[in-house]
Amino acid sequence: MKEKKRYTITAALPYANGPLHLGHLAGAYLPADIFVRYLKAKGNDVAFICGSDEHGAAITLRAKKEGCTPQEIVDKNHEIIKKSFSNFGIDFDIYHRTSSKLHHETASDFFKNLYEKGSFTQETTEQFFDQEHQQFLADRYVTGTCPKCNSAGAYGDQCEKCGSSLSPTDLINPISTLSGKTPVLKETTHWFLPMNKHEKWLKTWIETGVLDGKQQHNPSEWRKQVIGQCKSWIDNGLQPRSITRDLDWGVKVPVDGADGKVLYVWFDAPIGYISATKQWAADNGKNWEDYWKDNNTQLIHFIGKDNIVFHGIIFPIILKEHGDFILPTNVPANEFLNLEGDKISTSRNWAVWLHEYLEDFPNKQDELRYVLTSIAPETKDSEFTWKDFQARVNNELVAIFGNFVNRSLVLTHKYFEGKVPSQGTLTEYDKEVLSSITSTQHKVYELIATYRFRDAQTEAMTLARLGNKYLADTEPWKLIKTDEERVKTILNISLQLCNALSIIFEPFLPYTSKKLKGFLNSNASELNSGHQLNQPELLFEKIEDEAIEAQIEKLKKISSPAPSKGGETTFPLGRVGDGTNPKAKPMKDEITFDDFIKMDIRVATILAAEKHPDADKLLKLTVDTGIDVRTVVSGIAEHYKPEDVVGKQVSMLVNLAPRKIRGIESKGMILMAENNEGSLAFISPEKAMDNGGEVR
RNA sequence: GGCGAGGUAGCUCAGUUGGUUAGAGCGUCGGAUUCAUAACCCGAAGGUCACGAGUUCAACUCUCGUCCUCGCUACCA
Repeated sequence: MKEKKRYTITAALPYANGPLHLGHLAGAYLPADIFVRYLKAKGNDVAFICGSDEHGAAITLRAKKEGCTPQEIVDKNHEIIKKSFSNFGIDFDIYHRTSSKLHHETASDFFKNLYEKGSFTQETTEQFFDQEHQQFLADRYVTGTCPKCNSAGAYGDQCEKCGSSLSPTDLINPISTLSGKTPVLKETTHWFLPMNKHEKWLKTWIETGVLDGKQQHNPSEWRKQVIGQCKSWIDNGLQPRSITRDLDWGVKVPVDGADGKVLYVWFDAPIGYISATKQWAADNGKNWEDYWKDNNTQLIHFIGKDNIVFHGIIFPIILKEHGDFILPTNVPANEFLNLEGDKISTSRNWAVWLHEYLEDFPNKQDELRYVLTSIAPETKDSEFTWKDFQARVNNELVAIFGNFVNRSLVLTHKYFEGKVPSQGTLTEYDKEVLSSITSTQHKVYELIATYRFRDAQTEAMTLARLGNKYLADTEPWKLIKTDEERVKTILNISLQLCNALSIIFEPFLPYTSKKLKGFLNSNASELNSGHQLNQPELLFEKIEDEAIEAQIEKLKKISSPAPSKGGETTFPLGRVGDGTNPKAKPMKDEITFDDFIKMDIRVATILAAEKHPDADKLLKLTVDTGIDVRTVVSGIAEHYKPEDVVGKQVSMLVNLAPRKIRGIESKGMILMAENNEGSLAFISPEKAMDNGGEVR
């Protein structure tokens, strides 16, 4: 494939619903930034595009909860996120936002274009409708009991407890979050993208890289997991997807009779890349179409693995359907970053937030960049631990890179008043070391070009290693007593290495690069003899054990419920938010005693238990309710083994209407308590009771 | 259960189209050194490449099966 010169690089639009954590940075933004810095260093024409994704029901809900407008929510988060990026040196050409006028116009035009082409189908379906507020409820506006894990408070699109995606009508006991009442089903019309029509060309494109009969990209350069997941979707048959929603926060559907409808976020958000590019082009005297409609432009999307389908299938369909637009030449998706042995979870607060990191480690953004690149989840999930962070900073950045620079500069100041000494006759060794500068740079750039950022950074570090070895081998501190001319050459070469490091490390460690160029007092690709250096400081500082222990402590403390203090006998009562468990679900609406006594809850004993033959999460239980012996199917298989539950006395709702679950009729429901982490416990009488005893 | 991606030295990870003694960094142990943030430099130990079959002259690399991890997906009255 011929070398292309223009690039449009996008990084996933962060959802403006909260701040950023380590996983975000490692997954998409850092690799994108490294790639862009490399491209720019090579003189390519690059547009590095990102922005806040500010629509969607999750944001309107949050606004409601916090008693402010959606705009206020996204304004606040947009600033926090934008600041995190700029603090960490993620150097977007534009960081735009989807709430902007330009984006609304762009997304709206896009929809209209496809609508007029007949790219969509229209379907009327039943959706929940809040009669009191006279409006349809977006998925997020309906809560209820999750049909999968039974936890209360699941949203209509997703249960945050068990992570399964849902449809609002799946919810048990659905409640409108607007009025708190049970919504009714009412017909509404929405537009769908018939993805099934695009299977054929997508399959060819994903598998071979051929689009419209032309080789568009080389699939062997795509990561396995990206091709694998896209193929998996295509081979299983694509379904039409609804691309509009009944909601008042978002891009209005630009069609008559679509009042109260907006574009669904995943249709609207990727178009945000385009509107951001338009804004950037307008601000900088460029033509945005060069970056989206020219076959000589490479479009590359940096994302996390949760976004593969949108960028590998859905957005390409939209772009191709529109026509004129180029399709991505690559979608380098990273896997996930785990944290101290657990997956990162914002709801459990098991995360390291970027803005908090900088408070605890001021001016250490490159240290984090370095470590996150070293452990980047490029081919599989990887793990961040604070201990590892400390080790990599201390043993690599400080001991190898910082130390070499410091040695070179200190010796030069000591022997030559901080002036770059001249090169004399070069030995074979000198020549080898000098030539390794260019060979290292080539290797590093080649690795970056193939999205192997981790290897690229390691390669860069070997040049600093070589520097240390060079000094150890040539021992200028000894030679200075006998052969000052030789020492001049040695230090000249050492300083050239330092200078090269400042250039080669720039994509990875921009702050350090700048700092080092400051020490060297140079921006040039080589240092001339006689050039005056500045007084150096330390490039990196060691991270002490205490700082690391404090982080580990912090993580454990904030993520687990506060322990109750001994001796304390009274608790503040009544005020919301004063509870001992801040993560407890809010109380449901008040009911009457009559409502309550409709439920017939009894003590029952589990007589037998076996795994449901056709399901992973279900146990088939035989229970003695005192009234009868019956079968109950319960979703507890991930928490209890069959042999562990036999003989247990439990509480059971016995007059619940029977229902077939995965082929087995279940009569009743075993009551379970759930804690913050989603683990379950039986509600058992504290002493043995008669089966059939009422629970009141 | 289905589909996808993984399971390689104590740790974090590389291993391209199957080919001599399986690699890197860190950690460990030993040595050398003192210009340097007790840092650097040299050397060594350490792996039945998850497990079991099969194809092959030859398999970490291909095929099948089993187990485990992660993601998507189905079941949680």
